[in-house]
Amino acid sequence: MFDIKFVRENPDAAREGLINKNEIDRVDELLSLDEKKRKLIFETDDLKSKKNQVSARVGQIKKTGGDASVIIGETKSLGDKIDANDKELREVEAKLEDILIRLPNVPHESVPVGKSAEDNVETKRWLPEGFSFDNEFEKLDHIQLGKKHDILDFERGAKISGSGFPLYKGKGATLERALINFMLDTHINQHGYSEIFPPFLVNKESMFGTGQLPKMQDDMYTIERDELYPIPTAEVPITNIYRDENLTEAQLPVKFVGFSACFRREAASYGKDTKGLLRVHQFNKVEMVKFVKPEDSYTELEKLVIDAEDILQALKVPYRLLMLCSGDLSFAAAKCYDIETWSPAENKWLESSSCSNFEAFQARRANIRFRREETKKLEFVHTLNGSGLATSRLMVTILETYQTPEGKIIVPEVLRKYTGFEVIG
RNA sequence: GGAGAGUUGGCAGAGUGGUUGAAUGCGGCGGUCUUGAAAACCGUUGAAGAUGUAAGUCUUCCCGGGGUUCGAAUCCCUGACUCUCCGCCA
Repeated sequence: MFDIKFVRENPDAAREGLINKNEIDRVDELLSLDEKKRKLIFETDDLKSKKNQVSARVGQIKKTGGDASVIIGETKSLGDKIDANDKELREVEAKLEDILIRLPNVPHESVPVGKSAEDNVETKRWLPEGFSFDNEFEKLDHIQLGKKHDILDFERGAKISGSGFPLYKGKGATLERALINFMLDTHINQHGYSEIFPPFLVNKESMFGTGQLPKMQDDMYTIERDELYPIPTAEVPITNIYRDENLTEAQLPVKFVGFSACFRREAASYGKDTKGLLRVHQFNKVEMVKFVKPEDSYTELEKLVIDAEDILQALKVPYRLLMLCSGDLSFAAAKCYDIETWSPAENKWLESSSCSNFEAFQARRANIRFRREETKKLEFVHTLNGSGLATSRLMVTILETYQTPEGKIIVPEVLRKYTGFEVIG
């Protein structure tokens, strides 16, 4: 959420941020509502103060048995004015709030200005030893491989639930589980994260806190009867762990990692990448979440990306790093790196991770603060999160890059102690 | 699903419709004492907002929302959540 004080003090910076994020500039509207609001508060507080004084006198008069009827009339007329002012104030605040909660975060100064995904900047490319973009033999895609070895069954997944709900079978299911466990163990034991196993259904306050509500309503599944939402990412429950709480400075940074299934309606992308695992309604993801001091958040973002990269380097799969341009940033993010892994059969990069710094945007919505020792004051923390990583597209990359000319699939070395087998097929 | 109890400051826990932002204890912070620490003692200790250069002043907040009243943490209605017992159940 936008801080109205920031807008008040830096209207031009707020305006520029919105424009660079392809948003409508509503800064003037905000400023005039804000001014109106403050004027009303000033007047109403004064009236309330007067009324409180008179009421106190009523108490004193009644104690001594006097007649207070005259000044009781005074409090009534003050009360009427206060009610009218309060009503107007609530309306102005509602309008202001309605705009504020729908405004996206502003990009960090280091983010390249751009309109769409085409303006994203590739900042790094990592290829395993001996890798070549020219396939030495015709690569089967993950759907063909899944069928050949009976490890992925999209038809039956569709029968059970609908399209976009993949069914993993046999060694495919084991490989999926191995991948999840390998990623969790790495982050816990080597990168210093504490493990969380979160609820998969959350309430609307949690969805608001991380910024999914109100703007992303159409992308989420909803369980209306119970007012719950299946999570689109573990970011939601994990970030909301500290909603409405105050942390101590000594606690920071807090680093959590958790596995969850992720549920997405993908309402705006029907007909796009519908093949197999490329875009699904349910997938598995290991998510890293950090709560840090504001001055540390950008170095923590770089570390977060490295933590995700470590997984890919251990798996020995080709990937590249993109710095998203302003226009491609998600609603809540101030800066974001995407990690894309290579699909030799599709001959393209697949987004497997997204690592973002939200600065105080989510903390302000979710009211997550810490007390700074030096000043003794409460400040909003900065929150970050990154996929470490999503298994679905990573699985595509693994299956396709680890296939042999005979169509077998070699299990990446680091996963073997988790799978108990070295080859599929 | 049935029955009951509860929700107050960082935590525990009082609270008579009228100096209650809220007793008390613990914790935190500052100090005395001590070589240092502990103990003891003394003091201090919520948040948000408006206004002001500042000191300060004012407003709001005792789970949420409505109501009664000149005045509500306290009375009434309503919602949410938590806990206990019974039933059902992985």
